[in-house]
Amino acid sequence: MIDTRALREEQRILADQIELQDPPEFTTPSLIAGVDVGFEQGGEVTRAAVAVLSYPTLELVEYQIARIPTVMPYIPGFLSFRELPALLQAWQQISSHPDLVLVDGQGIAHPRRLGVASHFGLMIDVPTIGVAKSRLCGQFLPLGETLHSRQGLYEGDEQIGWVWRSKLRCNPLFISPGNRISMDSSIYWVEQGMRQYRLPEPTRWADAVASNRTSFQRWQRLSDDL
DNA sequence: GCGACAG
DNA sequence: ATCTTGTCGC
Repeated sequence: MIDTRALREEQRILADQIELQDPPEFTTPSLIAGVDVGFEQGGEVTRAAVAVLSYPTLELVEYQIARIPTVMPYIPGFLSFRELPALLQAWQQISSHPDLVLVDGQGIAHPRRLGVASHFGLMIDVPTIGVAKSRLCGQFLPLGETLHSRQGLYEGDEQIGWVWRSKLRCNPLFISPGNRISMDSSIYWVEQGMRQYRLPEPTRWADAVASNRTSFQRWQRLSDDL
């Protein structure tokens, strides 16, 4: 088993360093990255992917993969300790310099305000946004069925994120600032990364690469033929 | 004690 | 998260 007491304390210390303001120089990004992890060999190997897309064209311009033995189990509230080692290695392998990163998971919408997007953002010192497919904590009012309907995600009086219907008849996304970005900018830039699917393009590419989806394998083969 | 619980 | 067949709705 894992003793989570020390990890909780580490999370609290790191969470104090989170900045919920856009950097002064941050206007419009030219590169937006998506990061995600998948697992190989029955979970023994963690496979992290960074996918870098151009903005506003949203074309894949670079990707990197890191494969590392899985050490930590999945424990709700401690996901970053499981995924961070592989994510950081993949990040150091990229040659471009993204201005913004979309992370698969929560930002500050976390019991101690340190979801994987916030933790990763602190480590790399680049603005990050958490884009999660389900809720970890917080409450929200019933969401409208119309496209782009949104509700604030709250813990008491504190807003910790957004619940946002990115696509009709699909479950909403749970969006929260990771680090060095504001509450309003977090949902704005996720929207700028959208095409016609439930997830924004940087996240979709990162997922396809990390989990070695057939869509990525197809792209890889065509790319190799050139 | 019980239910909830990112990936 | 992963594995994996079927099914429903647009």
